[in-house]
Amino acid sequence: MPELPEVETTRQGIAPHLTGHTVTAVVVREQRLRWPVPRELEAHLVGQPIVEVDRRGKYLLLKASRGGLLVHLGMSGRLQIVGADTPAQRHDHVDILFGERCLRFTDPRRFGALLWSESDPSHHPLLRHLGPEPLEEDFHGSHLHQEAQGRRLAIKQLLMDNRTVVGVGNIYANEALFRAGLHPRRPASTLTPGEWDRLAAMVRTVLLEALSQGGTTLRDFVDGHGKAGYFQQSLQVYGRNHQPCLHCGEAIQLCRLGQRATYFCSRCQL
DNA sequence: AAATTCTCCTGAAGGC
DNA sequence: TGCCTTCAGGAGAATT
Repeated sequence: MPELPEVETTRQGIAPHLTGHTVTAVVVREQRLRWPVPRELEAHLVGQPIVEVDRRGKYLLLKASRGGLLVHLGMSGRLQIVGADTPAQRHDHVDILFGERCLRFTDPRRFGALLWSESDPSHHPLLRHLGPEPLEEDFHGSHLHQEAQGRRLAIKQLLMDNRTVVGVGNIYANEALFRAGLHPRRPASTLTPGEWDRLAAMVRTVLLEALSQGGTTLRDFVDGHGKAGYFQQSLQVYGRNHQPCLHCGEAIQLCRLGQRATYFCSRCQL
């Protein structure tokens, strides 16, 4: 399931194949994604070069000379570079062709999205309320502390809200909280500035570590070249229900927090 | 306003 | 072996 490191890995994988290249055709086989794929997508894109492949949170922004395409991979989405003559398989919903090369969007669960933006896609309404990028230098605990003022929400839920900070999905929220030694249910307003600093630092650490390993492959995530990620080998709590805590040996517990699987060590995380 | 619930979807995994 | 049920989850929309 693509989280920020997976999306960034994808961006880095596909960007060289798109930047400076002109779209020659677009094939939409299935337009029923999270939102319908715009019917005019081909008319908008064909003949235009992609000038930049950017990312904001988990959105990929394929900027053309005029306008641009927003892509979200949802739960099971994937973007791959394949040969233009590679036969489409089940769930291969959209192809964007660049001569002999093809950018192929595949998404079994169809939670993903492809949206057209007439102007700079960075200004799309969907991106307007997104919080800061956790991998940017200016992301600090003080921002989280500020967001937490007067909120009783569990810190894990605050962390996963993309208005607070982007790119922290369920897996990495679990991992960052474990590494910071903070209980997922702590009400946001009860953390000290020092604890927020610790958490912000661990969010960065976990995301950077995952990025360096090409993302987390839980089921079948692959990058722009079809290569799997390896971070799943580094997960310390996620998916480890009943297994011993790597720090103290206590059994890892599983609970539900806001409909999301939440793993934690009741001895290490306070 | 903040917090919670609902919704989209299908493959994987577990039970019998 | 095979059919059934349950679960997973990003994030906007709807509801409380």
